[in-house]
Amino acid sequence: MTIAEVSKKYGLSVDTLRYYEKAGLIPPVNRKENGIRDYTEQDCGWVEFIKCMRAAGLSIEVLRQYIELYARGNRTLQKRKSLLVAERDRLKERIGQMQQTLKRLNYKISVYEQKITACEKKLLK
Amino acid sequence: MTIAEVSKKYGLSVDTLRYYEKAGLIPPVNRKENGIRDYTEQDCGWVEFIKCMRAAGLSIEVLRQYIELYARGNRTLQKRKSLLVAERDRLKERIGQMQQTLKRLNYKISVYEQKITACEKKLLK
DNA sequence: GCTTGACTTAGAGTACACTCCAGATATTAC
DNA sequence: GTAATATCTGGAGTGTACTCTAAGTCAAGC
Repeated sequence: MTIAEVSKKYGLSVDTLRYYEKAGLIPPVNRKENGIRDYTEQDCGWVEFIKCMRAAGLSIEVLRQYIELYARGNRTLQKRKSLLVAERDRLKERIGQMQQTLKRLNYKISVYEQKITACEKKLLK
Repeated sequence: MTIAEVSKKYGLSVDTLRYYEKAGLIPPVNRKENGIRDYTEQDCGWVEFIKCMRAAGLSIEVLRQYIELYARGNRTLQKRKSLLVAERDRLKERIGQMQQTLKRLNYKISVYEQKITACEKKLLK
């Protein structure tokens, strides 16, 4: 799979795909003899994983660390798990906060609806 | 209330408080004769609101627009509501995505737990 | 009266995450 | 064979949201 195809498939720019690889968010991508990237299924899996984690707000740095640990093999299992647990907890926290804010926005919107209805009635009088 | 007190109360730096005001995220703060900010209860309310919205990921620009509409008074009620509805929908979307990712992380962590247990057993053999 | 410390401003600097550019090379279409 | 298109690299540029600096003002304590 070419970089353009992967770009289209996941909705990430080719620049971003190269950036992620260079930054170590994705293990080095398979190349053809001429040096051109040829993404395997596994490469695509990593792209999808990183896209998902980035969308949830995990930082470039923490994902880079995770891939680094992954590259160091089985003896980093515990460390990788700890990293994921820490990020999971942070994510949970953020979601909780955002749900509070969602409620608040919903309430605010309902208040606006009442105000707008009140204003319309005034105009009809 | 001085800027230092508000900073402490809401956990925002004094720089950030001044930045928010300058950027129009908060209506101009009350001043003493000598030009020093003297936050009223209402000013604090705005700070708290903006802090909450920022934490949920609403952009500086959209909050600036909201405050601008607010400053223009009653005839912007409908526009303000539309803005809040749009942001509420975006927030909902983000929360949904993050909840998916939370599930995925939890699953990944459980897989790590299994792998780690398996590794320990091997070592004990 | 003078130092200390909190406040003021405008504007420069920083961190993060891309995004774009220039110049080179390679493949495809005609 | 040559023009167009896609890829490559290193490195510069951009947008967002702060964060810091410099230079100045003011009130309180010694």
